[in-house]
Amino acid sequence: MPSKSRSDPKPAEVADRLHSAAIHLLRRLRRVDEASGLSAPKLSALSVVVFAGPIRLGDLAAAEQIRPPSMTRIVQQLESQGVVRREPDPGDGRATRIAATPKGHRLLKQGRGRRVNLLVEWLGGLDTADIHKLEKGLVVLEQLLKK
Amino acid sequence: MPSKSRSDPKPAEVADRLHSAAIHLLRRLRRVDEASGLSAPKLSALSVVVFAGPIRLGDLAAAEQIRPPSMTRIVQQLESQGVVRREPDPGDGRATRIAATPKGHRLLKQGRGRRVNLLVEWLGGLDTADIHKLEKGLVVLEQLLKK
DNA sequence: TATATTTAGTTAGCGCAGCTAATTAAATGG
DNA sequence: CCATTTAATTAGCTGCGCTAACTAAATATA
Repeated sequence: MPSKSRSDPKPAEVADRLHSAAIHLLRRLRRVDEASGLSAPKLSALSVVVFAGPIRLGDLAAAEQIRPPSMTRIVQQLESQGVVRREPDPGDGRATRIAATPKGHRLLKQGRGRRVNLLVEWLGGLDTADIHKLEKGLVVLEQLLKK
Repeated sequence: MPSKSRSDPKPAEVADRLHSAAIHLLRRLRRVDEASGLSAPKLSALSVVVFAGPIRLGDLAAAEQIRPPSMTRIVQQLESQGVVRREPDPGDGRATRIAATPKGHRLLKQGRGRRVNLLVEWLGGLDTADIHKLEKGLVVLEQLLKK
């Protein structure tokens, strides 16, 4: 069992640091992800489409926690880049379903490769234990974000 | 999909999840922070100014990892809201130094309080062990971002 | 010393991503 | 059959990142 921290972290401090870390992480990843031609929000949306299969626009917006009009624009751009396509919803004439094209699958894979390369570079000086710590913190964060 | 922390997490997966978590965290915090009249980037910059004392614009931009023109605009808005002021750099006529006003200190404190309240709400279902995990992951992340 | 170069910051102008309000078209219900 | 609700889009706003080009001050050099 790994040693516990000596004192309980103050929520105020954790909140601040989490906020700051998220901002700086995204500012960095932005540059890497640019190489794919897809911004962070587009990559994130594409990831959901690839993973969650054909999905309605409204559901995709909800999953990404943005409003439908914002998702409409993102999908339009993804479509014009040929990484997703729209198909009519079989059971509902108002809705469209968003699906990833083969190019979309390929592009996401490549983008992931780039981030991994960067991360591997970053992780250069870290040992396995630190990676585990990072992953465990991530699990907690993901739980928080699900609610 | 989270992996078991038993096995070594794949960097590819960790990279993806970190990316996604950062995006979703910021989208949420954005709404909370709006109440302070300061966006996430402004709060982040103000935090550096409050913490690192009077600081030159270029250094502030570097600390925030954005370009000087972007920081110029942020500082202008912070100034017009009365939370920072500019003073001439004693030793360099080209440079200005950015300092936080009392109002700036106060506002940052209030904003922190709001985020803490939100976090406390989020943390409602979590135990101390989870908070520790989150904090430890954060330490690792912060190390990565320092480089 | 006088001129050239470098450096700090700003201005101008672009693109992307969020939002709300209003619109269109399809589904649903009285 | 018409009224209401729902899915998505369009229009238009704001904020924040960027590069390119400019001004002014500091520094280096002939």
